[in-house]
Amino acid sequence: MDESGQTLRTADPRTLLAARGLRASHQRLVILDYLLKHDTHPTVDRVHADLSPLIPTLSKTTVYNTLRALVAGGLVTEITIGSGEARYDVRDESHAHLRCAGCGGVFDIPLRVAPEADIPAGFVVTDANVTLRGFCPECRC
Amino acid sequence: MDESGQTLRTADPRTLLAARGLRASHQRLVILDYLLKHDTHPTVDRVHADLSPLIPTLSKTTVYNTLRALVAGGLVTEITIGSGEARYDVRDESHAHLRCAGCGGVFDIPLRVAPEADIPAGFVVTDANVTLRGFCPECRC
DNA sequence: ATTCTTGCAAATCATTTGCACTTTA
DNA sequence: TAAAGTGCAAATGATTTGCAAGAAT
Repeated sequence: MDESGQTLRTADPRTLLAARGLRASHQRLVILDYLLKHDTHPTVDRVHADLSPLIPTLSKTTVYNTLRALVAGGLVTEITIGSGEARYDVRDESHAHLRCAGCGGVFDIPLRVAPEADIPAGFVVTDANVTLRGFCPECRC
Repeated sequence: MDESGQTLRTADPRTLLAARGLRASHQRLVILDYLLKHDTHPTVDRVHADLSPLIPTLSKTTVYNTLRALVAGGLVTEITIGSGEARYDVRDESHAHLRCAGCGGVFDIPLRVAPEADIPAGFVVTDANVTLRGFCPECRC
């Protein structure tokens, strides 16, 4: 839920950007809209490839810039499982990510219990990420 | 604990390597010994810089190769928090890592409860990693 | 009108690879 | 001595940066 009491996925991109002091450029609106509608942990390349048909001039630099801005604004989470490229996710209820050691795919795993870390005094936690490695049903032998 | 019932930190590097079918080259022994004695989540550069005085000819390629072998052998865990370089850890009791958004440091956070994910049928989990982001005591305002 | 965003090209940085040489078992 | 490890130099791949032109408030 964001400030308005709406869940991110159903909120209006324009409103979401405005609330974070981010200008609503055409590129940002399209990229944010794309992320809101796809929960596929896309990489920068994936976002760029999928949106190029809609915005033929879209540069990878802009995808990088926009995703950085969205992460800074708290709308999006960056996950970096193992080596390779970063993946991006609309900030959602807490869940874990499982990277398949076979196909490299990333899957959402619901979290039964929020990870309860014993935070030492003085530390402030702003964001948590649980990463699992293993095999998806197709890839285990 | 490894097979011998010893905790990794106190085990003999030579024995640990042999048990994984890894040859005990001088470089590997020194690198593994270093990791066993330091729980500082070193980067490849850190390992290389710290061990160059001991092995002046040590190449970064060998550090990469060795760490990859140790990870494959299950002796070491690779953690990739946010952007930047990978960090390496002797496999230990489960704990979380907190990356400080201020200084970039990585701190161990004990886990009170192991993260209990609701693993869907068919998935096999081989490794788990909990990453927290936030601020360390020095960096929060 | 001013400030922020875009996008190209070039730069950077971590990591990998090809390959001849050395070491380990 | 056969198989594996080392290390140099070059290649790769993701991400960042400099900067001039264009768009948003």
